[in-house]
Amino acid sequence: MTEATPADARGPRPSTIGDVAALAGVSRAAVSKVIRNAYGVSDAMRERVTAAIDELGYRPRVAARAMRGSTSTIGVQLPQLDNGFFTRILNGVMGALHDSDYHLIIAPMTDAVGGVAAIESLYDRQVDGIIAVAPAVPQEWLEGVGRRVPLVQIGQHDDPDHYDVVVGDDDLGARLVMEHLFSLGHERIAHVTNDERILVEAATDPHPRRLRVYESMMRERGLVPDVIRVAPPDADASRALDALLDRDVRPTALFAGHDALALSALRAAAERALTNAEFAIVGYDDIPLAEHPLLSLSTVDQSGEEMGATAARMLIERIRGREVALKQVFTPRLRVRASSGADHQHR
Amino acid sequence: MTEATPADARGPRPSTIGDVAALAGVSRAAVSKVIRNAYGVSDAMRERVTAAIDELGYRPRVAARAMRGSTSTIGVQLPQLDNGFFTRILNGVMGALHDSDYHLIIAPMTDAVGGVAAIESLYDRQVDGIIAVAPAVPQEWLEGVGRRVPLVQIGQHDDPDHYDVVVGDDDLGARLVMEHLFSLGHERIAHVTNDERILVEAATDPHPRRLRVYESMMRERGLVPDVIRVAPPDADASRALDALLDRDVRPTALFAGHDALALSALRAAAERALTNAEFAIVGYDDIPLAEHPLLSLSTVDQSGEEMGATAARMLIERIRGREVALKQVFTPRLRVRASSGADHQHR
DNA sequence: TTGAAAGCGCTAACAA
DNA sequence: TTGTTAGCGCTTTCAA
Repeated sequence: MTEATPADARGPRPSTIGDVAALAGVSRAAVSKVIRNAYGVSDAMRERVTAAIDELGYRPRVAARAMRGSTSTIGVQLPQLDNGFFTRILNGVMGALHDSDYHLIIAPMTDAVGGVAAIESLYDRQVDGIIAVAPAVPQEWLEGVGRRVPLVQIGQHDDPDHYDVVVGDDDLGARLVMEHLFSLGHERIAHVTNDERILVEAATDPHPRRLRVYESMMRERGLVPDVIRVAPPDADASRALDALLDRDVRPTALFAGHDALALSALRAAAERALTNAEFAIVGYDDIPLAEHPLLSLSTVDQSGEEMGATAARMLIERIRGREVALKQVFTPRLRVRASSGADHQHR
Repeated sequence: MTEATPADARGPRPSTIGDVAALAGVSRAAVSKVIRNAYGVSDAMRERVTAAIDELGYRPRVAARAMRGSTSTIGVQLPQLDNGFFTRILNGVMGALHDSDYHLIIAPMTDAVGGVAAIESLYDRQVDGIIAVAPAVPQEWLEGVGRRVPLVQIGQHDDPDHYDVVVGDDDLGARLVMEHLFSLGHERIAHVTNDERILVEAATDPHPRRLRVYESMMRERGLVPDVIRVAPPDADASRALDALLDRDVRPTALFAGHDALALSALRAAAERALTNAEFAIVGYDDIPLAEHPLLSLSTVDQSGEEMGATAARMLIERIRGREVALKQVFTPRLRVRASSGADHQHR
């Protein structure tokens, strides 16, 4: 009977750089140079070491490397994974990193205010750089992070000293939506947006910006703003939109703060068999599904992939040493589809 | 003028456990005990150390901890983030881990065959355990991983010795779909499924299983199977489904291997204004969007959240020492909606 | 209850 | 071109 301690029940101890060195009959430093493709290694040495690595199935531990320098890892903090806008961004990041030497890890937010925890988690893992996607965190706190590690933020309107910003022009985007709805003749236009509770930084968040444009453009025309606020759980959005459509006098159009809300609105409208003339809907983000002909959601394209790719490139520049903060503002484009089309039926 | 080297331009050196110890006037070991809530620390000591930690903004480095033991991290390998089924799984995992001490990191697959790279990336980071979601990797290779680190796989039908498996009963699921379509009177039923190129392990992959059930049930009734294969890029699916619907004699029903394909089919059908009597569609997975009234996709519910939560719980058991391999098979349920409803119109 | 000391796996200076 | 050596930040015996 073997005396299997828990330790070796879990298989043999993974081999280390020392094991490789011993097997190849060289020093550990030599092995290190080979695996890092460092300068000054003879072909013979490289071959022997490579053979030993293969034989042992050796893999360098990122943790040990982190102790001496870089992890070759970029961390992305993401608010939600089931939101098409954030996956567009992520796809952009992945594309830009594809032929770099960086690995990508994602830290998901576990709740609406988990941005700090997610970013700290990446920081604690000593990633070489962080991309923070729409983190609901105080700007000042983020400056602190940016002072310690290369950082790019996507989707908040701040003006930082120690990190870069990639953001859409939300004022313009909201204006495009409202002008579009006005041009269709709508006057009773409602706006659904995020509840204030999930706005840690109202000053920099895109949603209050869109709201402000909505309100001022309504007032400019002597119309009364009609704002519905929705807290995170999807059920809340459904309820709020059901209530909106069941009013005695309901709005004829809706500007939804983002496409997930717009999908809820489409559901509520569909269940009441409303036509798009009776109730037009425009969203924001242009999630991939928006163009599905059964949804055909009018929305504002924020070019998520390009935002992600740009952020990744900026981050790499920062990792390479750039110190000056950059800000890239993307110009949004309105995508008019059936949900607000001039001559379409909702369904 | 200060002599700012690149190093301190990046802010001061992050404080270490030694800095905390010095400030609190205790040993490093004492600090370590406090931050790990270890046994045998006086209240006075705890207070002094905590104060020092706060003052310095000290954060333990995961890498240094990893050198001596665990990272308190669970890694999830995910094939795609823009797929509702995988996000259901992930939400289940996150829910189950929510009040544990584990952090979660996600390694995304960068391409259809990136499963090995994603899992290796997690392994190299010394996560305490890995959840592999539908990884297209050889079973034998995965056994090797399972021997070295606690591992649970979701969504492949293998029978491993060194990791656990959570999977749906795909034979049953496919049978439910086919019986449903037969009961509606359909005979010309096509099946879209993944291209063989992305099947690294055809023996364990769910899609060939669904395909086999489809084929055998068709043949049992003397019908000719009609299989369309689609490679990863979405455009390929669109093209294939357009071609299918533009045939002189087109099928009257489609069993789509997963919901993303079903959405493509819905698009093609909508563009041709087909009713669901002319072309019924049933998918697989029950992505959250399937129940949207404008899509109303009939599909098979795999209980993604429960799968994820179960996998997370199994993994924690394994981390705690369980050695024997477990396999949990989930019973799928058919969700009949308008896309194949008996008395509904497609739109 | 607290501290001293060793060592985890790797890289970077430096020496040979 | 190769090897020796020191040390990154932490946890863990073990001793006091």
